[in-house]
Amino acid sequence: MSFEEGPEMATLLGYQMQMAILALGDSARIALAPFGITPARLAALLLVRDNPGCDQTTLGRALSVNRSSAMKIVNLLADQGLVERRPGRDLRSHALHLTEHGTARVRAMVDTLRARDRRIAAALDPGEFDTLLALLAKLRRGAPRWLEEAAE
Amino acid sequence: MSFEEGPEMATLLGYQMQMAILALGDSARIALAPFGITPARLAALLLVRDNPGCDQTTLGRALSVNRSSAMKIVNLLADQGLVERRPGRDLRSHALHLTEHGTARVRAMVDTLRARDRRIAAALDPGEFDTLLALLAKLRRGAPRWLEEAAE
DNA sequence: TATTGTTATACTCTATAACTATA
DNA sequence: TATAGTTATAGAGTATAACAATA
Repeated sequence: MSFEEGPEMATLLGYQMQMAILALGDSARIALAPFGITPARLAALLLVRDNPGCDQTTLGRALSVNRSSAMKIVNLLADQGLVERRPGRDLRSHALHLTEHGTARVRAMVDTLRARDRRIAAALDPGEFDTLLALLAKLRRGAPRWLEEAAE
Repeated sequence: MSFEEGPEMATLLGYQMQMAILALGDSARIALAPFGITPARLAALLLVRDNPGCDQTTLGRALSVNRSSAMKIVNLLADQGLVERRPGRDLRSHALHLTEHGTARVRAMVDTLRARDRRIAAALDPGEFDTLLALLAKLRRGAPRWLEEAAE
């Protein structure tokens, strides 16, 4: 069976984003599989790397998951020896850090994704890749506003 | 705790897409909640509407899920009276169609999302919204290639 | 009282594998 | 043999609710 998308879907932003990320997400998943890591977990690793000493709850907020889910993610990354829990700012909280091994692995993961990004950029016209990144960032900055409006 | 993203993440396409769709997806979820529908299920409804008489397996492929998952989605939409299974091109397959009720509801859902898209477009400069849509579409067209490369 | 981490439990979405009825 | 639908089962990923330790 052949399949059409229909003109309406082509102009619905959420739908286009969803389908694009689906394709993109699959390729990132494949690229990161040799590291035993998913795109979501790499996001956690990058956030820990760029915010050394952060606690689990804060990490969870940045990933849009709750404390309980954040803990599972940290558990997995700790089991893989990529992240470690050090004593935190008080006796309740942990300070998250990449291990030495984690730092090296993250560097390799990012290199892999950058190589993929270069291939994707090659499929676009010069400058379009940067334009896309800029528009996505702009979109994100506006996001909190729509969420409030949607909740009204 | 405050949190930083780090310059590396800002330029990783997949990460930016993921975070943008996270914000966007939440607002779509909130907007569609009164209809008892998720963004993913609306995608299924739109595909059925634009491809009346399609079968479940083909719908599943378009949504990137397998037969089994496609069936669950169709079951849910059928239970809600939005989609119906009619006799298909042979005795094995069903022909999927929106019900009359489904057609009206989908129209209302799309109107709701269009209103939200207009608010989002207002947060961008004139033309940027269309540019974003065009770049996402271009990205999707290139996607099959990266998937092959990633699998190599 | 509020917060951090933790645990137990449940729900959603998806996949795999096996079965059936057609083709 | 292959295909469409179906079913049972299992695995992620996430959420809620409750608890302990600490603030």
